[in-house]
Amino acid sequence: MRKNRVTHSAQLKDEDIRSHALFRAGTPEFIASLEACARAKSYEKGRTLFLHGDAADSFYLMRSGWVKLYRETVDGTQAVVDIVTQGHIFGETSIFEDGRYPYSAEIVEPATMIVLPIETLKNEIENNRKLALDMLRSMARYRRQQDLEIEHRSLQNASQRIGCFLLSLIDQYEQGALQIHLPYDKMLVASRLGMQPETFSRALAKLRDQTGIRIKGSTVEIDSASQLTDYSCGACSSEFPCKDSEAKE
Amino acid sequence: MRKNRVTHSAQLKDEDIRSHALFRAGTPEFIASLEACARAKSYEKGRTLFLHGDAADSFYLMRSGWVKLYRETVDGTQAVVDIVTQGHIFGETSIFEDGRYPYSAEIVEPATMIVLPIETLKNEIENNRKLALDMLRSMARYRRQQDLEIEHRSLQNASQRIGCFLLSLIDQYEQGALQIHLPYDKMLVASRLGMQPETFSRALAKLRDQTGIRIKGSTVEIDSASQLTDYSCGACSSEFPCKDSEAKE
DNA sequence: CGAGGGTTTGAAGTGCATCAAATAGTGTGG
DNA sequence: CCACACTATTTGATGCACTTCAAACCCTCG
Repeated sequence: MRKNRVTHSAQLKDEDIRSHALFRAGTPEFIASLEACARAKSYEKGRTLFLHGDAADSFYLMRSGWVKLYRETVDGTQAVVDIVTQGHIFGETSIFEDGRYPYSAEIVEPATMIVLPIETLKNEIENNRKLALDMLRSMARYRRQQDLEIEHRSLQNASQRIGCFLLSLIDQYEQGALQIHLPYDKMLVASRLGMQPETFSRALAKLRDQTGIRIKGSTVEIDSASQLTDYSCGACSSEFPCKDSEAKE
Repeated sequence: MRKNRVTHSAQLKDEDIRSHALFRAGTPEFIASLEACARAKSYEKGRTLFLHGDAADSFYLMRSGWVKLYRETVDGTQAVVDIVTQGHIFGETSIFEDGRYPYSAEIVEPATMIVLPIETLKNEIENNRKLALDMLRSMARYRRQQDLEIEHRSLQNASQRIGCFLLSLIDQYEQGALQIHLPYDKMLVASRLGMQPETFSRALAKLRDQTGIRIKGSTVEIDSASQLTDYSCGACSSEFPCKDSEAKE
C-alpha cells in the first residue's frame, strides 16, 4: 500500500521530511537545508549501512523495508538493539555519542530511506530551542521504551513477550477479529525479543494453546486484543497499550 | 568523609546545586530561583518519597545515602530501575512524562538530599537553549547506560554481572590491589542486578573461585581490575570502563 | 526437481528460581 | 557484656525455562 510512495519524486521526499514529528519545530531554513542535502536511496537485503563506532555523518529516515540495529560483544555474539521500519529515524543520536554510531545497522528487508546530514541537524538542535525540546521529548519516549524493555526481559516469559510483541503490531483502535502479519522472519522476531529461534517456535505454540489465537505461517489471527493482554500484560508495570509510537502527529 | 557536608548551611546547599553538571548552563536567575525554593532534607530508611504515577512537583539532588527507584507490575512483583546516591538527580524526567513520576522512590539507606521544584526546571529548559542541550546530553548518557543494561541482562550470566557491577565501583585510574565495599545490602545489590539473593550469593562465590578475588563480608579485595574485566567484559559490546558517571565536571 | 534456507521437533544440559533450612550478623533490652 | 529476636546470608534440594545440539520437515526459488 505504501509502494507507490517509493518514487524518486523530490516532492514526496520533502513531504516525508516535513511530516515527521522530529522536524515539526524546524525553521524553514533548516528544512530547506535538510531537503537540499537529502538523498532518497534504496538498499538490498544484507547490506550493512554502518558499523558500531563508525564516524557518523548521516542519519536515516525510513520510508519502507526493515533495518536491524545491533551491537557485537567482544567475544562475538550479536545483540539486537531494535528492528525499525517506515517512519523511524535512526543514527541521529550519534550527535551525543562523540559523533559515532552507537550501534551497527543492516538491511534485513529491502528498504528505501532518506539519508540526511548529521551536521545540519546538530546545528539546528544547538540553535533552535523548539527542536531541542522535540528531541528531548523523543529521547524521553525512547527512554520509556527501554525501561519497559528491561522490565519485559526480566519479568515476562518467552510466550508473554511474544504476546506483547504481537500487541504492538495491532492498531489499538481496531475492534474485533483481526489478522496480524509478522513483519519479518521468525528468526528476526526471535532475535528482536532476545530469544533463540527454537524457543520462539515453542513459545509461540504455547501462546496459541493458551490463548486460542490461530497461526498460519506468518499470519496470526486473534478475536480480540484481550486474548493477548490477559495473558501478557500482567507481568508489566504499564497498562496496554504500553507502546506509544514515534509516529507523525 | 563526606559527612561534614551534611550540615544545614545554605551556602553548602547552594554550592551543591551550582556544581552539578546539569545546572552548569543555568542562567543566574534560574540558579537563584532554584536556590530560593531548594530545601535540604534528611530521610529515614524505609521512607517512600513518591510512587510511580504520582503528580510530580519536585525533583531530587542527592547528597548522601541511597535511594531505590523501582516499578511494580500489575500482578505485584517489583522491578528495580536503579539505586542512586550522592550527586545523582532523579525525578526530573517527569517533565517529559505528563508531569508524573515514571517510577517509585524509596530510601534504602538514610539519605540527605536537596528537594527542588520541577516547574522552575521545566521553565528554564523551555527557555534556555544551553540547559536543554545539557539535558539532552544527560538523557543520551542515560540512554547509553540503559542500552548496556539490556545487553548485560541478556548476554552476561549472574557472576559476570556481579563482576561488572564491582568494576563500576572502582575508581578506574586506581592501580594495583584495592578494596571494594559493597555500598548497600547484598539483597539490594541482587535486586539492582535483577537476580534473587540466593543466586547472588552463589554467583559471587563462583566469581571468587574463578577470578581469585577475596571476599570478607561486604568487602571485596582484588589485585587488579583485569581479574574482573577478563572474566566479565567479554560478553559486552563496550570496553572497560563501560560506565561513565553522571559526575560533576 | 533439488538445494538451501527457515522452521519445527526431540533430547539433553545449564542456569536461575524457588522452597526449605541452617548459619551468621545485628541491634535490643536486660 | 550477654541473651534474645530478628534479619541477612548461605547452603541444599528440586523444578522450570530457556539454550544447545541434532535431525526432520517444509517451503521456496532457481
